[in-house]
Amino acid sequence: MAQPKTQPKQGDTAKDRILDSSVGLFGQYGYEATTARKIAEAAGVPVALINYHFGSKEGLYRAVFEKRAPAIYDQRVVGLQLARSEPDWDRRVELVVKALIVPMFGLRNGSDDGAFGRILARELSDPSSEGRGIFRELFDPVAEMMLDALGECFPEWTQAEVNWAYQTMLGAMMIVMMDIGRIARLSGGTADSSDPEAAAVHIVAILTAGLKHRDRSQTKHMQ
Amino acid sequence: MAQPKTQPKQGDTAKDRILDSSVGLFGQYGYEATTARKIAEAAGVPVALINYHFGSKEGLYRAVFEKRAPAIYDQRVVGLQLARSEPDWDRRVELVVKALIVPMFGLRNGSDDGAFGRILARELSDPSSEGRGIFRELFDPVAEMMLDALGECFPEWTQAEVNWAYQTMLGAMMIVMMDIGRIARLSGGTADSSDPEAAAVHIVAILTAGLKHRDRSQTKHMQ
DNA sequence: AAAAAACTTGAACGCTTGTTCAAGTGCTAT
DNA sequence: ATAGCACTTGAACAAGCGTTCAAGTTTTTT
Repeated sequence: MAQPKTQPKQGDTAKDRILDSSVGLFGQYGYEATTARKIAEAAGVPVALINYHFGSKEGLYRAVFEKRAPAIYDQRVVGLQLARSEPDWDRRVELVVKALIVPMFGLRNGSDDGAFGRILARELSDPSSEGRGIFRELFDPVAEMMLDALGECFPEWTQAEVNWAYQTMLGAMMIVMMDIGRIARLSGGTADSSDPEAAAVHIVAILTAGLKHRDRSQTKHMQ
Repeated sequence: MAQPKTQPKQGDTAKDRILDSSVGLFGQYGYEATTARKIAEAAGVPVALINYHFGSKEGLYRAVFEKRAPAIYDQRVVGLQLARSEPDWDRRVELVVKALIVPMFGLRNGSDDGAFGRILARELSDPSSEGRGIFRELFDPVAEMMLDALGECFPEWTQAEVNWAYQTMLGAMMIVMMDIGRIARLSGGTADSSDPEAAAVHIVAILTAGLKHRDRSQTKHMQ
């Protein structure tokens, strides 16, 4: 590789360089532990430029999400359209699962290096994020579309069953995005989160089967 | 309830009060954003006591894990013994899944309020945690036991299949522990992560079915 | 070519961070 | 009683934080 990991191209504007450099740092160290000076150094600009272009550190943080989220939204919408046009029921369930997972894992193939997924995982597990409202604004809409699609696949399920199924899928996806080597360590290298295709195939297989064959006897009357 | 959430009892020693107060704060704000002074204030002691008793802020952080992890370890071991003694194969798979999930969700019933689960989720998604080695020391051993038990349930599976199955289970569990209201928001209140029994029943049902019925055609020859 | 706007810079600001220190308190064992 | 030890305290420390500012440079508009 010609360039180190998340180092931005030299030709971009300073604003873009800040934006791109911060993704890797926010993902690696978290919002609090990522200092403005580290970002500025990585981008090769003075610290003051962050506040000039983004108002504040949190403004930059939001800008990172606002730049990356739409692509995921679009890919999920396309994935769900594909699922709805699938007449075969078995394949349809699998396509819904893939509509959730593939757009996220696809990131790791690009120059992203999984950093954005790690930021997402952090933001999801951070109670302070409620105040920021990033998930509510940028990801809840597509989550509701996913829930509708799931409900169409299983019309007899209760709302709670549909939602817990969605969260189970989300969690399985999340743990791959968060991983930083523990999966490879535990598996002796046979499973590796940095191979997103392999991870996706395994997880989709388990989740699809889980949805299609779940035992509802304990849950369907849970009100 | 007589006492507010994670407020420690007055009778405990100062060391215990620091330890107990910090769990909630680390869970709520994360390691970096939790300041020594906030912890000291919550425990009702001067800041200097943290360094006296635990050496450093990270020392306190480690102490939190070292205090809470053994209980989870023990409960998982018992759960796996129970699973191994179950002759019925279907029920055995379910018991292995439960051996992973129940000890974790059980925490939310106690005075813990889910804070420790949130710390775990953060630590798992924090690349800096590799340096601390908390997971490697405290949770990898029982993870390997879980993997062995899973492998016994499905002797024909490859190592990768066993490991991805385990990670899928772990992720589904993690997302409930991380949750801070999004599940209730998305589900209109019909699914709620603060009701651990209900969450456990749904997730165990999906995961058990996913393990038993997964399609191996795409994965069994993945080397 | 002149004026305006946008961008860049290095230094400085006030504040908070984790940690240290010397002094003081209270129990425990001799 | 008294020496010893563990514990507690409030004040102080240097370092680092996000942000601001006035001055400079570059680009765009008139």
